[in-house]
Amino acid sequence: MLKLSKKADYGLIAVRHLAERLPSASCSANEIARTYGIPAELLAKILQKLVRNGLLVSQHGTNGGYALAKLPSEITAFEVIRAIEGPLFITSCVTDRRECGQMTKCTVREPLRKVNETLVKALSAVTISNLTAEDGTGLVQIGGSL
Amino acid sequence: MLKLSKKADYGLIAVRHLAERLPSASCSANEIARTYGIPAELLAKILQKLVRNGLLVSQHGTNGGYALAKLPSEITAFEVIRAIEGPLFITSCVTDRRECGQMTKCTVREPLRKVNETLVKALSAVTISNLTAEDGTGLVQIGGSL
DNA sequence: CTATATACGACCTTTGTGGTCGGATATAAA
DNA sequence: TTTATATCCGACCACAAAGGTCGTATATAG
Repeated sequence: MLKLSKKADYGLIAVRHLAERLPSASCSANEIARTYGIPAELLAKILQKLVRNGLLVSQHGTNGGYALAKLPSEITAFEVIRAIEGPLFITSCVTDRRECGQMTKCTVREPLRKVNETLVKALSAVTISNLTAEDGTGLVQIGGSL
Repeated sequence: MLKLSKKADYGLIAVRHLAERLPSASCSANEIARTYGIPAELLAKILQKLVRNGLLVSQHGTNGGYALAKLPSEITAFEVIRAIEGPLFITSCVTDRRECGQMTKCTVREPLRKVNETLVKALSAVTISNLTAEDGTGLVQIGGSL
């Protein structure tokens, strides 16, 4: 129904949480999960994905945890969402380079691809620092790009 | 995974098909389904939803079928999608006026609401006449609104 | 009266999401 | 070196949603 998954929400919340613990004070998955009432094992898997995609760095062992790999202003909501949900396509008939078999003459696809680009740009304009309470500029930025 | 459902795709394809059969030459669900390889019963239910939402008009009996209720330039992709998929929310923790229980201090929500508005505006800028092969202005319009 | 068509609800199958579990590895501290 | 605390990673499961099917009622042109 064209909405973000809970996993993406959890990921954004966690990344924002880490952004407020700057600089690079690591934070365990359990700690974040407890703070927001998110299932710990599920959040852990999400954070591991973000590590694999280079958005977070992790530290094993006691006093270990996760930290941002870049500045909050250099991480976008789009990056987080794509790392968790995979490539972003608004049309259901296209998957990366996979054509939809049934309808060859699908003129609907191209205009929607443009809408998709708009969405990607809107999500890319939102940085993690825009998500923090101290920074309200994100709202203005997005509003201005309409 | 943040993509339109197949039903929404089917709906857009069907509406675009009807737009090319102007003016108000009705077209049966079976005929459209055969043309694009869409399951007939499924497409019928989709078109019935569009009728209920005032986007199409229907005619029972022999030589009956569906036709646009308005001009192609007066029907937007957003209207079609919303009629089929219901209210459009990009965040998973909000459903119309339903708050998400677990996390009260969810600062992630508000910036994403702005992204949601951007998406709605982009979809609203695409009219059905923009989807037809004869009209390429839709692409320019959307591109210009970026 | 019959063929064709919409209208609509029940149902089923498949897929995806959210969540859980178990075990392996790494590391700081006792 | 042992222990507690972490990340890591795959397998698994329950539940919901999506895609699709079926049966039946109703309307209408011929």
